[in-house]
Amino acid sequence: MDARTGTGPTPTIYDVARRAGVSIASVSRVLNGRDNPRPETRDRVHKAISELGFVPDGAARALSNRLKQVVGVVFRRVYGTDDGMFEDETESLLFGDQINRGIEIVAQRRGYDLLVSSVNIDEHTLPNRILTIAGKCDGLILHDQVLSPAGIASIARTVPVVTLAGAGGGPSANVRGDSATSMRELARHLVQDHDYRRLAYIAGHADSPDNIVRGRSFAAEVQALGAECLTGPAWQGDYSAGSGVQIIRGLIALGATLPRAIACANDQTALGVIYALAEHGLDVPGDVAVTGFDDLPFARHLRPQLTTVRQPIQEIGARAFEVLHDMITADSGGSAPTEGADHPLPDIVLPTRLVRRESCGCPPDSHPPVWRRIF
Amino acid sequence: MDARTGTGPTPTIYDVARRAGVSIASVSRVLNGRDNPRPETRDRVHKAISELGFVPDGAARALSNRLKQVVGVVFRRVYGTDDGMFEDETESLLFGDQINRGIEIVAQRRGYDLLVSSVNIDEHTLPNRILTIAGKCDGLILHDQVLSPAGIASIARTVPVVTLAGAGGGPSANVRGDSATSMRELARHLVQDHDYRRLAYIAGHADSPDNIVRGRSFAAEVQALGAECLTGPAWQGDYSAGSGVQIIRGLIALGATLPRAIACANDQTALGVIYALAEHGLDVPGDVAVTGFDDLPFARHLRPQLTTVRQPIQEIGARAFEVLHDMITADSGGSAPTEGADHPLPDIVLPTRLVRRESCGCPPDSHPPVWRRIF
DNA sequence: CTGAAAGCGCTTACAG
DNA sequence: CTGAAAGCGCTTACAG
Repeated sequence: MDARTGTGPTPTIYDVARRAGVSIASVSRVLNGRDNPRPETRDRVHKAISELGFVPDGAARALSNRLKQVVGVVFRRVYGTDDGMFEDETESLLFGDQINRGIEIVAQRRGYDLLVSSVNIDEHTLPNRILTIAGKCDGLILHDQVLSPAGIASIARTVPVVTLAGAGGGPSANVRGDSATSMRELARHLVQDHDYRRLAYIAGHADSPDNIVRGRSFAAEVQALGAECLTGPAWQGDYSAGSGVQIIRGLIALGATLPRAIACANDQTALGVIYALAEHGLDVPGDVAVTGFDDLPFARHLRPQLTTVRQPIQEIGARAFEVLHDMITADSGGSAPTEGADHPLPDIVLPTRLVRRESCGCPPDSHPPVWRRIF
Repeated sequence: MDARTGTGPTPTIYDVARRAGVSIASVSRVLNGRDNPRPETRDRVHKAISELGFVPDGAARALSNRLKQVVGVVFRRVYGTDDGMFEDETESLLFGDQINRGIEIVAQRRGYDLLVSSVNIDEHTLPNRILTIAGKCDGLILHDQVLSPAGIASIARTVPVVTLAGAGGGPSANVRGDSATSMRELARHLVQDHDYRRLAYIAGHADSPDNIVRGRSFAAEVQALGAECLTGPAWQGDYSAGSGVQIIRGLIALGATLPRAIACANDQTALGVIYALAEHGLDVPGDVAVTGFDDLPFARHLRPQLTTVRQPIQEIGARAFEVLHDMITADSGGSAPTEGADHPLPDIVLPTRLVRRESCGCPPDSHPPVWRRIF
């Protein structure tokens, strides 16, 4: 045995059996905590295991059990092309990583581990990469923006798939936050409580279901209340802070009159918008009110503190795992595949809520956050 | 075939072979991109594959190849006990997550995926959990603070292991940033350039090798320059912002005279220290200078901007994968295990550098960060 | 309680 | 170029 790399023909269950003077079946039984091997046998086996430094091979186990106890999680890489491989990233990591944390915590309780993989949406070998990943897992959780609806449909025919923040009624099970209700509430708050009459929505990725719902709900409610909601290509962002910066700079450069309030597709974008506004000496919320969506941790540390919509981020991840786990175990149930509508695909919508802080024009929170709870 | 869950006896290579009218060997060959199957055969196989929605089973493949193309990454869970499962977390995620990103980017190029798993250091089944993870991977990367040196030694005898931020010369290969050099440089900067005479170091986890090196290097240099460096239990933190807050509050409550400058074990701690200082009306750096370590993205957004030591975080992760990959491929080389010193365990030390910003007393950066680069 | 044997789904010499 | 067969390291009925 090489004490440094674990080299030397890795011991297998056969080596353990030989050393303990039992059959591999018995070794397997103690490995799996069965209660039939009698204590004396069990001890011999345990002794052999630790003497050999034996670790059961997960692949062999998976093959035999037809269960890997691994779920794949695929998300979109923010940056990370070959050119900018170690370019700075920041808060942009948080949303996806927090979802993953939620998935992981729940998965662990069921003995599952996470195979995480970020993909570049431009990769030409994307379908292949995802298939390789799928082969290593019992099921897949796909974050938003990693695969086209057609791509999702295709992979979902082959392995259990849960999408995050996708559209309901799509080709896969789905879990998302309730964007519509709280965007309407936000619109009412801005128009009715603050009496803003000219507003705008800065969009996220044009093909993101969440973005579409947010934009529509907001604009519809604003207009229903008799106020104006600016739209159009000038307001098309991509969920990044950078896009928020560019949009504001562009508008100001054109000499456009800014709206009184800007609702952003997410917190990231709002961060960029506030930065760009400050850059031009404009006060938030004095000159322009700005709001976000997600309530990432940094939202309450911003100046001004960001009014936003709180999504239960980790819970979205946790729920996604649960749905996937149900699909995985149902699968192995071996029941004849049913084509009908008797098992409609779940589309879980988790509640969100409007968090009014300063950036919309509300007074500062009189209860500043307690550090213990945050860190 | 169930269009919804991928149910229905999942097709295997046998099904593909039958449908294409070839042997499973041929299917395997086209699957692996060999060039011997002639085009005509290859097309038939590809057709059968897509018609059946066949995905090769990673476990079977791994068993046959004796290679899973999966590396395990284990890190310590910050919070996430059952009580506070969805408690807020924040920047504390960034350090570990950025390392993981670095690992992943490089791993992907070699066709490896990451099996990530956070562990609670108090778990009584920790060794078992880690063994289960090990069984699903070709090798393991262990973040700091997940396992005792003895635990690391034990697992490293069984599977290839690389630790992060561990001590050199330990029981496993290791990758870390150079803490000593830049902490000495920091000490010189504070004492010589700013002329501070009374300083302190707020420690991280007492058993963290990085922390030990940082504290010793800093204190030694400060003293060598004839200044004073406070130490002792009053300055013992745990790398969290909360511990920074508590230490400052405690000191102030006791009526202690604060030192002129405080070097923290990491940025998180500095964040807490600055917050607690502000809480008591103390100015940074006017009354007390504060510095961090890591240069997490938020460091430059703090007020005042944080003077800190920049670690190449993603590179640490990337390098760890490369070292591990070397160990994995060397292992399968099947060469007789060598016990001697001919393959000393790598202990990679990556360069760091002092980043002087405002919190040490230097003038504000005249080149504020450009958003495009940051987000 | 224990063991011999089949089987999980691949890959790869080895023959043809 | 292609196929039959052995083998990767487990688990689990099935007999005893």
